[in-house]
Amino acid sequence: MLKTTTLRKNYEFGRVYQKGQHVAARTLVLHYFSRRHRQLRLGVTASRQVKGSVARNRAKRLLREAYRLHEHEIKPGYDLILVGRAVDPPATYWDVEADLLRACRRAGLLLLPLQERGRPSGEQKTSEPAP
RNA sequence: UGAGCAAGCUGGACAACCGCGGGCGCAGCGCCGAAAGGCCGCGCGUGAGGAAAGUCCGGGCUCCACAGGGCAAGGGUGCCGGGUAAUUCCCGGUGAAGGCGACUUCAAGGACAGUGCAACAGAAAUAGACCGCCGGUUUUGGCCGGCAAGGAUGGAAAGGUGAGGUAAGAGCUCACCAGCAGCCUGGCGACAGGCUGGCUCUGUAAACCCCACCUGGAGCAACACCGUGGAGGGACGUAUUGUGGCCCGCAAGUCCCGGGGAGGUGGCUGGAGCCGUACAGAAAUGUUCGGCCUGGAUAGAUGGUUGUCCACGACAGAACCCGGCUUACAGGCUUGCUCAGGAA
Repeated sequence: MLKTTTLRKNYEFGRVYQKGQHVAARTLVLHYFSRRHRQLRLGVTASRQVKGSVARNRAKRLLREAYRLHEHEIKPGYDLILVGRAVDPPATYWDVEADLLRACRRAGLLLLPLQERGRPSGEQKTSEPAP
């Protein structure tokens, strides 16, 4: 597998924000911009609402980890930016992973149609503390 | 045992799998490159804090400025001695205040340099007669004079307590205490103790202020180098090229100044360093010897999942580096001491 290449410069971020489209979920916002027949690139950041560097680092790490484990399922040829949002109970990895897959499916970025091949353990975790 | 005081330490543990930054090593000769080397791969070790935070002080470091002196401005700097690179920090002491005590707390120079303020209450706030006490007088209403003891107000009322004294009183006189001044003794000193003297002088300087002391400015986005490089200005015009018959001139050219936006490298971590040891010291701390190398990112590395355990995990993330201060913080541990009760 290729190593994840990251967006680095400010103009790269600005291009995705301005020219790209975005999809929001509860724990994150996905910005994406087609770059036609190149590899997938990722930028990770945290929203202004996330206070404190510890919380910001935590949000970005979860986003990076979720992306890392699902990079091979996403269509190549895009620049992606994942923005972590502030959530009142702190988000777990499973929340972030589920939101990431949901956002990618709504944006049409998944290679497979995602018909119930999502993680069964994730469903358990999210449905357990509801009552 | 309970309550408490002080000092210090710690800040989930273990395992498996999958990842990240940087370091060292290795081989492949897979990719890029003229090469040096880089990318990819594998392995080994390593990788956030006690506050990394607030940016409040003190320094190192870098650039700019700089004859000397004075003024201004700023400074919560302000008892004494020591420590330190330095401090407003630390240690020890003095004084004051609080606590039964262990101990804690402290903007702790100056109020005869000047100015201001002291609300309300109260008769009166550096100033006094409301009630009261005493004497005189009286037309029985009061009037005149003396008095700061008592009442009352207040944060503060003219040193305090007692005795003498007196018409009643008062440092008016005396004793002790407090304060003030001088001298002597002890101490490096802040001060402490003693003696003598005169006889009592309000508080507030975290009010202005005065005195002493300190202070050049900006900060790693400093700064240095490489690369990129659009205008514009000045000088030369000797040699070369173009225009031209030739000269001047113009343009190219050479040199200097200047310089808008992308970037990259260094600075960048070995340091007032950490651990142990011995010595000096009451302690902060210093010195000797030995050992160790322990983050360096740049959209910014320490993570994710699972399992087991327990006291069920607080505050919180390096961005040039140190020393301090302040603030936030779930719990846990150690040592010394005090008080109370009990037992022996």
